[in-house]
Amino acid sequence: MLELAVLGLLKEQPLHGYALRKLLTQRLGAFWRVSFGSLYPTLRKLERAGAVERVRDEGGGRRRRQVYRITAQGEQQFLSLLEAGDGGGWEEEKFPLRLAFFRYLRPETRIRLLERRRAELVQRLGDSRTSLERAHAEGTDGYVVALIRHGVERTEADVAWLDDLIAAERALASGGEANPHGHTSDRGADEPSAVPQGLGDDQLRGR
DNA sequence: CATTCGCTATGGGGAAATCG
DNA sequence: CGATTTCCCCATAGCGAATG
Repeated sequence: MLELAVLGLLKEQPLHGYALRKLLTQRLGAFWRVSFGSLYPTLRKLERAGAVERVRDEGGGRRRRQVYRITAQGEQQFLSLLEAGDGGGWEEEKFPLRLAFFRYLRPETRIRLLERRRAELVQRLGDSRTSLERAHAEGTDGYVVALIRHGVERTEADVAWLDDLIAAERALASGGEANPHGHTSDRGADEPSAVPQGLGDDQLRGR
């Protein structure tokens, strides 16, 4: 999943390892910390996969710097990683990362991903509520019950948050340019060139 | 049948090594 | 000397075997 973050930043501009890490920390540091020890292996992996290419930086730097640039193939990989359902259990950590690059997706795709995420949470909410009831019924330790209840409440809040995002996204989709495709034809509709505007600050802030 | 154990692959961090 | 890269060790997840 580091790959997604790296590709996302390189998509904006070619960077060398050191700068990449700085930017990574700056942009995603809130929920994601990256060290060189993981960054460089990732870059090498991406390079081997042809998603990224190395160019010499001829700037007047002190030392030859390896500048990494995303390739067309990398752009594709980025989008598919961004959209990928790959369902894995660690979706949990990947979602915030995805959201950080949401602006590269089309509104339909964003809505689809938000709704998928919402569905996951609703599913979990059901499970949590069930275990909360069971815990009550069985007279489970009060602290444990509190913990479970906290989980339920947090998930409820997350669902509400997603509802807001989805609503705002819908408003944007219908308000903005007319959507050429009435419905999403699920596969690979996103082109690198198609970089629609995301939600504005006023829509995302404070609510 | 359910649970625990043990092994392996993977990924990440810290720090040493390198180079202009 | 300081910026950049690479190396090495450790933690964790996943998976199959073993055990009660």
